[in-house]
Amino acid sequence: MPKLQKSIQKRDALIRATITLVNNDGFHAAPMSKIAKMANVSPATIYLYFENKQDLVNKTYIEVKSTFTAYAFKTYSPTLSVTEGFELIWKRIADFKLKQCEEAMFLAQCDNTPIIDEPSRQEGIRHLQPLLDLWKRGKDESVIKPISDYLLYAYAINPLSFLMVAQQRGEFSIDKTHIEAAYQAAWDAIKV
Amino acid sequence: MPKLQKSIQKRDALIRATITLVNNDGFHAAPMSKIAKMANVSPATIYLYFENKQDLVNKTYIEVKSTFTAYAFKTYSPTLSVTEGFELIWKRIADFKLKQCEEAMFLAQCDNTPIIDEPSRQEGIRHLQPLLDLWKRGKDESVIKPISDYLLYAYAINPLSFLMVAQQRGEFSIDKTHIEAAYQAAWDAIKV
DNA sequence: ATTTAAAAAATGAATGTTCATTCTTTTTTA
DNA sequence: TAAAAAAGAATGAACATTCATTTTTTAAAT
Repeated sequence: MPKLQKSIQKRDALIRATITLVNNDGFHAAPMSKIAKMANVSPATIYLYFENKQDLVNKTYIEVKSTFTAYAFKTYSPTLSVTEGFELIWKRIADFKLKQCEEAMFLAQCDNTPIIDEPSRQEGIRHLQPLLDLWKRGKDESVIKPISDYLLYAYAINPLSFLMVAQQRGEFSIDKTHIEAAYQAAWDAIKV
Repeated sequence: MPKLQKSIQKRDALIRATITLVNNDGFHAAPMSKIAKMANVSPATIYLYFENKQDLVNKTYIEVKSTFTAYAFKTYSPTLSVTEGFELIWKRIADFKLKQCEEAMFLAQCDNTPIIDEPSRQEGIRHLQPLLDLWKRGKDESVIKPISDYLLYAYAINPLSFLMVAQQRGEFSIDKTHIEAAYQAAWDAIKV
């Protein structure tokens, strides 16, 4: 266990290296030695900051997810109308996924594989509460379809992950028009 | 290279074992020895059927993707109207993703990680052509929004993967009502 | 301010294990 | 009975993690 002494930067470098290597090579081809090298650190040093490889990946996931949700809800306030609030959050999320694509790719990989353990996954989900609250309000006001939050997420938010992954692979390039069209499709899918 | 002599069943068992183990443990924790054991085969035998581990996973991916698309387009005919054709294909896809969840989970994992190599991924995409043709027709007839096929896929088809993964993890259980609602959301998202 | 020694942080080089793949032998098929 | 298929054991590389030292930091004493 590390005393919180000196270097938050070293921890940060490790987290960043993990993101990059897992994105490019996959968990199975991202050895601790390579992560250490990319972070300019000895392999042994990793174990001063994290218990083991699983812990490193779990913590990376939670940290990235927090950054993501913090960004998504930064300018949101529950005093906004449901329609305005949704557009605001949706656009922040789109922004994050398309600009911080390293982080977003990492999340997509974690969310579709068993590399993260269950408790860490649960913790990640908890951060989305403000969006769920907004949806509840939307359903109460009959502005949003009365369907499960999973369906709402699948249709309103998750498509952005698919687009981001495609863009990242160079199959597709997203411009301002696409964003507007995507927003429209998201809203059409969930509005009453 | 295997002579096509005796056992297609042994090859099949290997493919199935790969799907199950990669689903449950991830590529990184699915060693050849475990795959062999689950398929009731010696590790050395794998190499009579596949060049190496990468080849095994690539071939598994292509095989599952083919099964998936064959199922999706089974009852489709280009003589149907765009609306009917889309509903038909969409429902077949939903059916596949929710009933053959092992296969669908495997595809979701491959589509969001770098475990499959680029040529195999490309080959997987090619199988979707009938759906792209339908969408082209839909756009020409102004029945479907004039937006990129990637956007259409992201909003009309991909959400099913998200729902399937959530269901598979036991977070959410999909019933007939959900399917109808999901179909409606998909159509609302892409129809003009 | 400078010195000093104890504690913390960091390191490179082991360690022991696990794994993909190959080798040699045995079994099955034609 | 020869060729193909399959097997189990062997091989060597790669890996996660630990170990034994060295370097850096902290702060108490001068």
